Amino acid sequence: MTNPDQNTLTPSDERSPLDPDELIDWFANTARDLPWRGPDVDGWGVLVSETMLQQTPVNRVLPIWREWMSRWPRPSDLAAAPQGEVLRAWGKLGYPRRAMRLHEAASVIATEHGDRVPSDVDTLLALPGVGTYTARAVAAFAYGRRAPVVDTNVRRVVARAVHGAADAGNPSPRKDLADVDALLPTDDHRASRMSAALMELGQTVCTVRSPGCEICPLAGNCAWLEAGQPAYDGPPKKVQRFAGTDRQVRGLLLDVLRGSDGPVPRAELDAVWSDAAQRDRALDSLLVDGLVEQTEDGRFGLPGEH
DNA sequence: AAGCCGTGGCT
DNA sequence: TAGCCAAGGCT
Repeated sequence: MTNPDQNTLTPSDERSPLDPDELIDWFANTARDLPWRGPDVDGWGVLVSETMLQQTPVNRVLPIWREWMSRWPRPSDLAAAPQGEVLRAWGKLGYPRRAMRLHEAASVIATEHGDRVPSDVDTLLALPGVGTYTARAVAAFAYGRRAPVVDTNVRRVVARAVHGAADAGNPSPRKDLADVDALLPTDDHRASRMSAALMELGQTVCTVRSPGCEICPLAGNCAWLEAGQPAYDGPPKKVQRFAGTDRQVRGLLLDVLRGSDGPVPRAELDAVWSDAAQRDRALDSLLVDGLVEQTEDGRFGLPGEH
């Protein structure tokens, strides 16, 4: 339990908390009707959506989420599926280890939680692939709990509206959580709606490149706008390289296996990357991660398919 | 705790 | 064009 009185906001140059009802009303009027926000979506649907949405844009998730919900409507349904089928159904969402962890989580939920996704943050945190963001997102969005949800969008909104900075610096989990906690009303219902509203605002209005201040419900009370939209002046953000990394090679190898009916000979994998040493390293790591399995006759395939 | 883990659209 | 970026988690 977080004590709101222990937040680390320094009162001198900080703005008073945003008006929850202003945000909640804006959300009620303008929110996109994403399928995982539907009234019939349970904790399982929300957990699947939140996992897919980790580092992956909404538009790419939409069709895959629909297919998964139709195919595996309960955790036990997914748990019963072979890993290879799960990886194929994950398609090109990226970071396929998420699919394997979700598969493991489904098994735990089915066997230890009566096939029902937990509503308690700490219980959720114990599931594989569920971290501080996802646990709170499920508690708030699926169960209407007051659980501060901190993602990259919320961090940006708070940085601007509250701290008057163009963007949030590097994550500071405790402070970020305390910042958001201080903004939320005390009751579960309004707090959960405000959490959803903060995320939606960051995604659709208070964006990185072209913030829509002219249509922002917080425009009249935004520290950044009031300060004249000063440029970001924090430490430079680390940008990951992708081209030429093991990550790219792993992706190419897995793409071959997703596209084949069954295990393939080594030569078929060798064709996707010229650097043999890097190719071997990538394949080894996939085997270690359990994303690829080797058959007794030496071929390679998705796990659980032979 | 800094670095790794996919993928593709956008500017 | 080539970097930037997208509802993070794990080690």
